[in-house]
Amino acid sequence: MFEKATRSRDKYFTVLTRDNQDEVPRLGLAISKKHCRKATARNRIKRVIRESFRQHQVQLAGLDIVVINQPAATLADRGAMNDSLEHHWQRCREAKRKKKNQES
RNA sequence: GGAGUUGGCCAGACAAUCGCUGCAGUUCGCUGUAGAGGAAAGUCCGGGCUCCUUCGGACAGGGCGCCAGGUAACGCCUGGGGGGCGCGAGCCUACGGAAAGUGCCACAGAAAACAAACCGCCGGCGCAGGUCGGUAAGGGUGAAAAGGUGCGGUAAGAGCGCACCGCGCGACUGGCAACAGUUCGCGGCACGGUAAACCCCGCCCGGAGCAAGACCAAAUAGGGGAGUGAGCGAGCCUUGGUGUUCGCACCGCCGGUCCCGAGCGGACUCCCGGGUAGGUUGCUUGAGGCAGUCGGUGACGGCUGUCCCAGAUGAAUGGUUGUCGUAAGACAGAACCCGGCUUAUUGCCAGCUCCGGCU
RNA sequence: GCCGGAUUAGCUCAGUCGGUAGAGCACAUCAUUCGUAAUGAUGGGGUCAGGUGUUCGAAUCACCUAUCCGGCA
Repeated sequence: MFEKATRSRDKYFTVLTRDNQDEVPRLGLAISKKHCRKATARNRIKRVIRESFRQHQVQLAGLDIVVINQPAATLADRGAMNDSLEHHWQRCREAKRKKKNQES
């Protein structure tokens, strides 16, 4: 997963994407204790990511996605994180489309 | 109104909708229901629970330390006593022992505790420098210098004597006690500080921790249970074999100890499993909550009724909208479970104290 | 979840049976040199991580707190 993925990165998150054989999208979270020390803050980040993923899961069908947090995400508010994630989802879809075109 | 102090409460609520985790039901579409904290935190103490033979003792090691009570237990809590701080409400208090012993007390100072005498004061001797003796009132040093004040006394002085205060011991009174009282007597005073220095005294503590432990079970290594018997020496019985009694041993196992005791095991035969990855379980009904009542100053306890209130395992509580509300927050996320302590933190209420103003 | 250790000058470390906090490197000034380096001399710089207590006196002893590092798998 970590070797074959397409990366998308900003100051809040690193997002890895890869095709899967299924129609259902799958989400993995890697929220490190090193970048975010407090348990409540880690839970908050995970909730925001899950909610955003749930709302966009139709567009992300057929992808495996792993989200890794960056130090800046600890202090970010909900709006900033949502904007960042939406941008990442967009890039994931583009990466998938590009790959499909290459194959065909 | 301001400043302070003590105690207590809350941790947004309600509704709609889209989602998450457990449980129950299901016509497998879904439906119903429950779902983080006062600190869940730090891991500083005490227990429950599980395993280690954990049963006793010795020695280590650690903890606690005014008294009484509460408690499963505690280093916690309640009530009381002593000491200290504050004008006060109130707060703080590791608060046993320094005449069992050892150590330390820098610098300064004559001297830092067995004692002793630098300046001084007084007396003898000497023309004098001085020397011999008495003294600890005064000076100076220091954080600390061997009771304080006054009077008497003396060569000068000194608890040397007396009065008051202080101190120690004993009796008496009050109190369960710590302790207090000062009514009394005795002692002229002998006893510096430090035990969060070693130590002594009293009391307490076996170790590890749910990543404990148990079960299912690919792989791999060889082990586990049951039954029977037994080393050496001596005595007794017996034709012999055998049996029985006593003594002496060796090795391993107390996760701290080259320790002691108790206990278990050692050889042979028979039987079968063993347990790493992974999974299941332990896993939530408990020193439980709530209400009433009784006892107690209180911590708390008794009785009655009633309720079931998170159990995840890449680890669940959130998003949007509306109403109330000035506003929606602060610290912060259960991981075996309880009782405390400590730390972080939002808003509010009540009692009490001091100060200022008005009446 | 459980258990250890560390924190001292700008940096790396001494000092842990209490008594005015030191060393090396670095920094500044001076000397040396035609000048620089090297060398020598002098000097500055510390809330001993923070707080409370014990003590006459605390970097040192005790307790609490903060930050960092490590072990158990």
